[in-house]
Amino acid sequence: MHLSNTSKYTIRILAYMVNHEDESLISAKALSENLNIPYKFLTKIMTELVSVGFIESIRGREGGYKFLKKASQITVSDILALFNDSIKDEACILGIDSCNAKQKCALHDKWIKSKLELQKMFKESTIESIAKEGSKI
Amino acid sequence: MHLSNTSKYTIRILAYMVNHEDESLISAKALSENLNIPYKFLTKIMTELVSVGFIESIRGREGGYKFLKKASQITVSDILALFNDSIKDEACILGIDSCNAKQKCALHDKWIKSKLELQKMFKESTIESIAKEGSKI
DNA sequence: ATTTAATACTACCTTATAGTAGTAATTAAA
DNA sequence: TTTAATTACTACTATAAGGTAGTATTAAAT
Repeated sequence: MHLSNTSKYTIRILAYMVNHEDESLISAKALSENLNIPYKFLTKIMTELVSVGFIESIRGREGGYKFLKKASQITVSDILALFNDSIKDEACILGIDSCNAKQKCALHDKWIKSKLELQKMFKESTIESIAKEGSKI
Repeated sequence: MHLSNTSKYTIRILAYMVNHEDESLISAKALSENLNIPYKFLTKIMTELVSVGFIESIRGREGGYKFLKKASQITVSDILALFNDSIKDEACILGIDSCNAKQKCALHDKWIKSKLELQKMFKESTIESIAKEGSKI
């Protein structure tokens, strides 16, 4: 029961970028060093974030990254969806395909409650809003 | 954000066993066929469940498994702990070692709320109680 | 005694995630 | 125009989880 490293890193990267938007461009090197994320792994993530349009990249010397989409319009939920890390609506917590409201698995009712709250929490957490709450990113 | 297959399988296996305790012994073959869990993978799990004392095994022809510990005293939380699948108290959802109440990560407060509810739910879910709730196991 | 049906053990294969390495492409500064 | 600093691309390695295969061991039934 946890998030993938890729999701964790992405949340931290984007939150950090919000808190340093004044610097206009932020390089992979700076992100890697300040967030303690392996450089090569980070650049792979950044390229993905560029390709889905969350950020844009400026190549070459003095290049770096900046937001393309507004940080207030990117949620933790969006990030989890991107890396296939979401709690899917249909998915049974015990992995039973035929589990539904009529034919319930043993954890069905209890899980639905928790699931809805978690999904709500992830959906309400915009990068903009959470970046301000964290002193440690 | 999901449970490991091993945890999912174990919850289903033990819940199934509760609902068939009258049969006194249940074989790996029967479990594998009725729960649609790969036989060899299942036997590996069973051996582990024996070794931690949740169930006991009777070897040889006509053998099988039965509960050693009471199903009312085994929780989903216990199972997750066994397979290293728990939501740990200390663990930061963003994987930041130094995250704590004073130096918070961006999701700290929101996650603590959800985490406590999830942990409570898993702890309150005994195998005995959930087995009765599920029509599909 | 032999056969059969069961669990236990050892070793391997497969897949996805995490992470690393090297090089190409780009662009501003020197 | 060369160099340096940057992102992008391709390909590989490491690790853990999930799953498979074969054989040994056990014990009741025949």
